[in-house]
Amino acid sequence: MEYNFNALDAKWQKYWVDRKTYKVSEDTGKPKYYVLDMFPYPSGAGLHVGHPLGYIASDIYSRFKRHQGFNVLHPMGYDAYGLPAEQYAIQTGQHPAVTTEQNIRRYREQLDKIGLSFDWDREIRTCDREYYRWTQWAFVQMFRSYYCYDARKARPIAELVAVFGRQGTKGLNVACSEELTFTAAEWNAKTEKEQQEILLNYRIAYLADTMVNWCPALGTVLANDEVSDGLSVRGGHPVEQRLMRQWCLRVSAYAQRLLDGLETVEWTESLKETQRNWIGRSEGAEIRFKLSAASSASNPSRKPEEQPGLLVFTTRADTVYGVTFMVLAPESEYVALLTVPEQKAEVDAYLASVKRRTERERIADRRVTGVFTGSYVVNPFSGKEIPVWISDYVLAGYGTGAIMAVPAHDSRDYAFARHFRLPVIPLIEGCDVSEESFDAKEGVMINSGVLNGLTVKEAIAKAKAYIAENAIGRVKVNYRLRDAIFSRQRYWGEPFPIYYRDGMPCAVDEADLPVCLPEVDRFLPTEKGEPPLGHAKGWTYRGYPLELCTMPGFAGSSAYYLRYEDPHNRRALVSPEANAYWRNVDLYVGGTEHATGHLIYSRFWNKFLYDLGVVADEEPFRKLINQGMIQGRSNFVYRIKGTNTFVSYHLREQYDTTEIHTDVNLVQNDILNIDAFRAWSPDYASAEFILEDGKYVCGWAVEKMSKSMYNVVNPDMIIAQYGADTLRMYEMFLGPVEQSKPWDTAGIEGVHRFLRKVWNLFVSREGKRDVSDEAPTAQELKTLHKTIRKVTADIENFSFNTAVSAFMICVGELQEQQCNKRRILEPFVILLSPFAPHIAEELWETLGHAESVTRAPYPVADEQYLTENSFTYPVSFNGKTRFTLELPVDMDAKTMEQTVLAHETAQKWLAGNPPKKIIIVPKKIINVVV
RNA sequence: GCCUUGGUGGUGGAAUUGGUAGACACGCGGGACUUAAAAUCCCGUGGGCAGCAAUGUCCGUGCGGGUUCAAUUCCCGCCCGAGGUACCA
Repeated sequence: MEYNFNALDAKWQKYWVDRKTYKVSEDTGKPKYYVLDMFPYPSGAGLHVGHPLGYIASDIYSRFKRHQGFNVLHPMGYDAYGLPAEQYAIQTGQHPAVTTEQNIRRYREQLDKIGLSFDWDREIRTCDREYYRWTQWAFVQMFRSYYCYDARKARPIAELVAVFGRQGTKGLNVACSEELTFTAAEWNAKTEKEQQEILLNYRIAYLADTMVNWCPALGTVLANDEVSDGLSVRGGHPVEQRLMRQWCLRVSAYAQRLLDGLETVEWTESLKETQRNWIGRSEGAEIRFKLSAASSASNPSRKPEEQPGLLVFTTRADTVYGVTFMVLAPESEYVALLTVPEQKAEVDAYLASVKRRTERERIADRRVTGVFTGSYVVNPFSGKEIPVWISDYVLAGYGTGAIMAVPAHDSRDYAFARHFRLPVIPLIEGCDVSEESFDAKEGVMINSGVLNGLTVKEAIAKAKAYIAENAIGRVKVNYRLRDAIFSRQRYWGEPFPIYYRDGMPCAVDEADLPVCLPEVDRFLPTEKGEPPLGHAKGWTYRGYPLELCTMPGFAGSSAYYLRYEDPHNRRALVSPEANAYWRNVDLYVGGTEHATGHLIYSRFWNKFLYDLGVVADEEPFRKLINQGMIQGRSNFVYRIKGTNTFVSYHLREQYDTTEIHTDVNLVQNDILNIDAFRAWSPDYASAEFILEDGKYVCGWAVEKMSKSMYNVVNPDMIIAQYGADTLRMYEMFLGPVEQSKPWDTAGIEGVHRFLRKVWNLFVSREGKRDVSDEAPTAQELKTLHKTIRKVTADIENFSFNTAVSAFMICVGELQEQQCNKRRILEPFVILLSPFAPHIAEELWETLGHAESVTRAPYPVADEQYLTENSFTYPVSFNGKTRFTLELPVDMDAKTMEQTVLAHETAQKWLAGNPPKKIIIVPKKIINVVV
């Protein structure tokens, strides 16, 4: 009976569906385990062989945990809103819902063929009304909340309104866009509209005029993580800065908690580091530099006590004596305040030139530019007068938009000082600033007044203390993390549950959610330049106009893991009971590309829901594994220029050739299938070949897997040819899950051969083999228990490639021992089933079991069969192994020494001298130092 | 520039965290079975030198040093690749 993998795949996949083998429900009698894959965006291209890598790994882990008696939640769904479907709709008129549905069907088909153990009854799609109802619901909660730093959590906005009515902004310690100051009386005197406008300054979901990344080609704004090098991540279109009124989420309020939370999760160090960088905490001080007497005299519009002074942020308060000039960002509000009339023309010209330059030009061209404002401020430490300049190397969006420049100890300030011939004052003993600045934070301070003689570290602390004592400024922590821009001028996304009354935003009643995405006849912006929802008829709520933007991609993916816990609940995102049982995700598997996007937003969103008391855990994903990308391995043929003749790889140097991609599916082990190549394209039908050793050898390279490079390998093809189990095991065998690697089908035979060997252990050519109930031999037991121990440890460590190796060794040994004993084969099948579930189910059945192998308890390694009574020691002299010696493990050290030294080879190496030292590492090595 | 990683045969990759480097697999070479092929099985396979041979011996984990009886592993200094991030003050 042959190993008919196609039939097995079909048989058992149907069995699992019919019996709902992988359906789970809350079962307090069992410990839970939640294994989650990052749900895919169903693109039109379908899955290639790289996509399932993480799914297979998490599936193996899920099945393993089930065998171990855990109640495993392992769901799957689709991140169904997104740009590609909408762009396709614009081009073809095909409704995004239709293409999305088609793509999902195709994904599902492909996923099913791999034999993944998802509970499909819990499937979610972000574009379902019943799903996005809860995305909108969460947004409404954010709209109705503000963030209180004292309580370290989100609170209802009504509380803040009460505080304002009682005491204004006095003693307020809350997250806001801009620090406002008003009294209770002032607040109470404001109109309803004015009050609403002020509240936007505090809401967690708020509307604000902000500089946004506007992508003209896509016709929408993008979040910071959706832009890279001034180009959109999706599509690579240019992005420009624009001031627009947009919905934002106050993610920055959670910066410290997002940072602290990283300490509590099991993620890779590199991913945590990426998030730390993105959050960008920096400890420093804000220092106020007052206007000089002359400058404030020439600025008579204000009384001296109202003179603004200049507030800067610095992490190097120790270098304050080295400040020789100040720099304002061109967009800074200070520019207008500090530019003197004589300099106005020059400053205006500079601002205009800066404005002309795009983000990309600024990145590409780092020439030093700037202009003097004409104003001077006073150094609060030294009392010196300092000129104020404007330059675009200072960013308006970070800190206060102004800096104190210390050219001796900052390379950017140094370049500026040299260009405009400003003085450079060295502050660290023995540093040389004649060629470049001294940026290192080490050394002893000089030229620094009260800080002289201190080390840099001490000086920073002392300067901060001085600033606080003398009320020059305050100690301050800054974060690089920006609020998330939450509006997209698009059709295919979640509508906002927001309508406008008198121009002010109001939340739709929770009872009226969801606000369903309306039908439109065109997916493009309206003539007035409104987003596509402007085409929708009757797009109103209680007679008021609804918001025309939709939410960004990350809206639906931020809390999806919670919805899987209670996917059909119509009363809540997740019931407290379901969440209390399933808690947060124990294992999350997905790519690193989401490090600064989804994984930040999701954590933020979850923390917000935690503040509301909706979820039980503050961090959504306890342990996270980043699967590597599978790259393509392209193949090349070499055409002699001007001919239709192709020369084999090693002979190509002798000719003038052009390298041409050939479809990897026409190539096996780098040998081209010539007939298939001729048939591939009419151009090559009459191609001639110059062979080596009768073969045409192709060149190869590792590239991104893509259609244009003809290196896409479709999992369906592999499954048809070798079966799902071979695909699963081979993907794991390829290397560590976390590592990126090229897909090379060449090695797949080895894994397939292994599965056939497994099959042959149970089934001979004639039919089923008889399974013996005889007691296993010591040898057989050793093979089994060694494998149990190794495979179990490997699964726990996510080292699936070595686990596959262990299986291969095991089967080799069982084959050699011609083992057909039930007490060996049964545990072996259970062990194998997470990796190769189809064959395992079939073999389990041949062993006479009626129920799925999925229910079988996981075997436990028994050390009793693994203990050795003797060990073969390598015996070294001065570190070089000279001979081996088999000794009983319980032999005492003295006897071992004597046995070793009595050996005839030992005599040769000792050459008559007594050994200086003998090192015995039990079960490892014996080393004699001569 | 900074941060995080990684560098091991012809190839993918192992090595219990300091203890026989190269497991397992691919590829390649040889052999068995077969009229032949496929399939299957067996043997060999890091490099050099010596030997008819079993074998012996030296060199080998990016490069250069160091610690140690012993280093792919630890320390110092470089080189290269991958990923993240950046006029962030």
